[in-house]
Amino acid sequence: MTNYDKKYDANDKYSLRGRVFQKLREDILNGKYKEHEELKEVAIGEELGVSRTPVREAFRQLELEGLIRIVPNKGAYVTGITAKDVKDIYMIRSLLEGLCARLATEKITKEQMEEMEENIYLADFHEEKGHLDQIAELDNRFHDILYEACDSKLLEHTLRDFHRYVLRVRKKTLATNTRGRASNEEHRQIMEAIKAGDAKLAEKLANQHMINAYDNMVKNGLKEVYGETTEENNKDK
Amino acid sequence: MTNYDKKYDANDKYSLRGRVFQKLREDILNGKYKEHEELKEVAIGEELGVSRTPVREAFRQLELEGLIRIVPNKGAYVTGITAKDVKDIYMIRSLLEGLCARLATEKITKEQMEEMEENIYLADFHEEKGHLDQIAELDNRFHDILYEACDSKLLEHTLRDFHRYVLRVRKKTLATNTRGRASNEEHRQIMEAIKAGDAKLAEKLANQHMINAYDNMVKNGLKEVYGETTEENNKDK
DNA sequence: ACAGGTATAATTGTATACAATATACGCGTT
DNA sequence: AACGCGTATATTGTATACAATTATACCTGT
Repeated sequence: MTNYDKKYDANDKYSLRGRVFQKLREDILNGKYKEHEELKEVAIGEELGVSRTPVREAFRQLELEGLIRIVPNKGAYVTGITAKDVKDIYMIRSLLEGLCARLATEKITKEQMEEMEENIYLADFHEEKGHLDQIAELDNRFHDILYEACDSKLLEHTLRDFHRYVLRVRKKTLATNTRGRASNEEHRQIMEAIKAGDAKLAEKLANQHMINAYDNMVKNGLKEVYGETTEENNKDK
Repeated sequence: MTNYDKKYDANDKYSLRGRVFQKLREDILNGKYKEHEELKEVAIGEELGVSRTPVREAFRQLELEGLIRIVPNKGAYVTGITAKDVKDIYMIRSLLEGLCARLATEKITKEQMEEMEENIYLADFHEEKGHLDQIAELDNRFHDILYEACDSKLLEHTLRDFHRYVLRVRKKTLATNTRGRASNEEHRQIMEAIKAGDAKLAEKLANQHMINAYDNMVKNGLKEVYGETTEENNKDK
């Protein structure tokens, strides 16, 4: 939603608040803090060697990123991602990634196109070798390039939000099966549609790419990991 | 993005931070603070009779709502909405309002359906009388009902964000011409499609509703008001 | 043993004091 | 007059002190 601008990112890595924010975000996404765990200002502050002030401000940001939830006068809790949330996000992303690919077809620069081709080439390589971390990283980057290429700050920012939001889930699935190869093949098709200037096709392929990613996730145990969260959430009505 | 929950809204109207946040949001949307205007912590604090602390926290929230932009060690500035931003938002909303209408077709409750019918009936009435404020209010409410009815916290929250974001612009257009009547007629068609259980049609109509709203906006002087903002934005590269 | 209530502790909310940074201005040099 | 430099000032960043609220533990009476 923000008029995102890397140059003046308020989550400045040189400010304490920015560092706390990034550290906490990473820790939540990596699962260091479990769902519904309470985050206490003083504890976090002491752990990072800062006072409560920057911690509190980081909390406010984390809340609007959807990673924690702040209950006034009570505390901050790591948000649970329900199976339904994941489904909703992929429904939304299916449409928006499609829009993004369509726009990118008109707007993509030569440099971005080249990085995209390189990305796919590299992903093939690491897929052969079974380098799971690199595959995940390249997958992230592929979508990032697409977001940048669509030339819409708002769409870019929105998609990044959702993308980051599902990282907690995705991390566990992309690495556990053969989806990596299929995913990269779909990336290639999207890339070629964009290269050929076929915006409609690029949109359609990107739509389907998300649907496939979600279907695969469901097949490979999303239920086990996140299926029960819904009920837990109900405890706070 | 947040797991939005009215009951424990962190923008608590009883906390100072919450009051500052809501006041500033309103003032920005109403145009009290112009685009690119700098908001100073002490000035705002004095005006509202609070210290800098709650003001700072409100700033962090406003930034993630996209209403201001914080430059580290420099200041907080009201974000400019460029003509392109508006265009992008309506493109995105076209897809998402469509998705929302499609989902609502399956999920809408009896009460929500009734309020929707009442909404359209009332809007007709006020349209006849030329009550512009009520028309705008009912238009907002129609979309809110739809957001609630789709039964997706994430989609609801995302759409609300975008909707609020364009309020600054929309306020100036809905009131100035005959779009009110056409808009309400489109609402009626969407409502009837949902009532008839035709999800595909509801989606299509909601898509088109957004496109029409945008086209109308362009025809009626969006350029004059927001067309030049793009260049101004470039001053901070 | 248990219910209720009160005191106590823990935690968040707010204000203020202090530090770091950026901006503006003046002064001197060239 | 233009430029560089340093100091003064304003503004944001952070820490700490204090207030308000909520949670916990303990005590008391039945």
